[in-house]
Amino acid sequence: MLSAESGVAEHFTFELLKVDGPARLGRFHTFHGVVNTPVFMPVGTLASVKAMTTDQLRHLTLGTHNSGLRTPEILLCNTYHLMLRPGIDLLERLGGVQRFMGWDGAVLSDSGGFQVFSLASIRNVKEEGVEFRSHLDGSLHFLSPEKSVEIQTRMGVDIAMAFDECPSYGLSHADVERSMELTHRWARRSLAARPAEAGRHTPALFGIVQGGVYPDLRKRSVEEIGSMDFDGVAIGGVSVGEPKEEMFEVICSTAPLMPGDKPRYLMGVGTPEDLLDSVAAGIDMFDCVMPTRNARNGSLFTSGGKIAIKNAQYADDPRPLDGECGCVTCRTVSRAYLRHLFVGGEIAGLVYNTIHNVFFYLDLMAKVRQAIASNSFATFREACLARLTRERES
RNA sequence: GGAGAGAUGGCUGAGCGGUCAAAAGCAGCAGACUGUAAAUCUGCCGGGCAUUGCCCUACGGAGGUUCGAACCCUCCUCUCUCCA
Repeated sequence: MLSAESGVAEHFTFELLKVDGPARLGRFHTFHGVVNTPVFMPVGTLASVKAMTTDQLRHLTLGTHNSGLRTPEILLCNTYHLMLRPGIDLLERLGGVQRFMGWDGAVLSDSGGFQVFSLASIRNVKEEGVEFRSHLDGSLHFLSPEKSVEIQTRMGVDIAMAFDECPSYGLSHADVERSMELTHRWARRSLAARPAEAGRHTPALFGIVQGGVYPDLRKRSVEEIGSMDFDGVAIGGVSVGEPKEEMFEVICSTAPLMPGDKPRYLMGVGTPEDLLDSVAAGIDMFDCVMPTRNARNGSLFTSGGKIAIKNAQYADDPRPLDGECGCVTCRTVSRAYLRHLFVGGEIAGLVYNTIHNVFFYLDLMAKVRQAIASNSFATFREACLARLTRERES
């Protein structure tokens, strides 16, 4: 176990099991079980994967077909959102996020850094931290590296993210450099802020590489963050509006420079195609709002490409959404029914859609892992991409 | 039987002399969504051409006033409310 030597968070260990080209097969151990990588982490910002109960999340497929590979092993939640509602005191009193939501798997919390970016109109970034107004009631709050680590620790998560600044796309080299250096200073402060006492539930801590779309900055950032005593390293500041080619330039140039003995996490990405391409670049962890949000907006992922379930062509379509899919949705109802529910504004439609999309992502990653295990990832990826992107015939 | 109100594009419903092919919402048809202020947002939505633009058919029906009418007048048809 690699992290035994690096001596970071005592409950967190990462094992790199196998490589297939740059693609990596691994697993890490947390307070709440083992997580097999490459992994996709469904987003549950407010301690809830939207439109799903925790139990539905555990049972995305029927009966005995429920496999550990197709049940999420780790979820995301968000520091910023949870500190505003329901509040950290309450969350801590009720036993942390996991207990709160009845979830026994692992949880990774985002530090709130992304909200500094996405809620830019109501914040003020300083060296010390970020002062911002709640989007809920306008009240004034403050988040710093120390505060963020403290909150994430009190939430009881398995993996905490360092507090970073996510610069928006289009900023100058000088501005991104300034922002990146701030992120680096905040990274050191995040590490220093980790509770030292033994026996305390101390989350693993991941650092975040920034640097925008500038190769020299990315290189500097990954070297700097990679040399710090983090348990994992993430690429942040990506898919914030930049063209896809630029995003992959960043991923492909950064991933090989990330420490090989720690999990490599690409934040906020992406489409099924993005996941395949990023695994090929050596990424181990992903999270993205896309499967859940798109599900609620009627955009469903299938092995043959995307389906907009509200489209008239599905009104009379008796087939399952994806004939190859083993999720509850595909095993129990038709496209026609899903369209009917969605068009009618039925809540069950959102539930079925979300079950499917989350399952699709988890299933895709399970197949990715199998492919790497059998040294056939390149072939698998190509076959997958060809089907995902071809013209849909039916 | 009497008194009043009203009929507008698939529906609800604004407009009450020109800037009206006609607000808005709904329905319909598409599209977007990448560390979630999102069950959200955007576009199209009488027909036919077309580069701005043009032509046709349209505001219950038939006439009329006017340079010009969904808007004013007359009659007709139908609907609703109230009083007998």
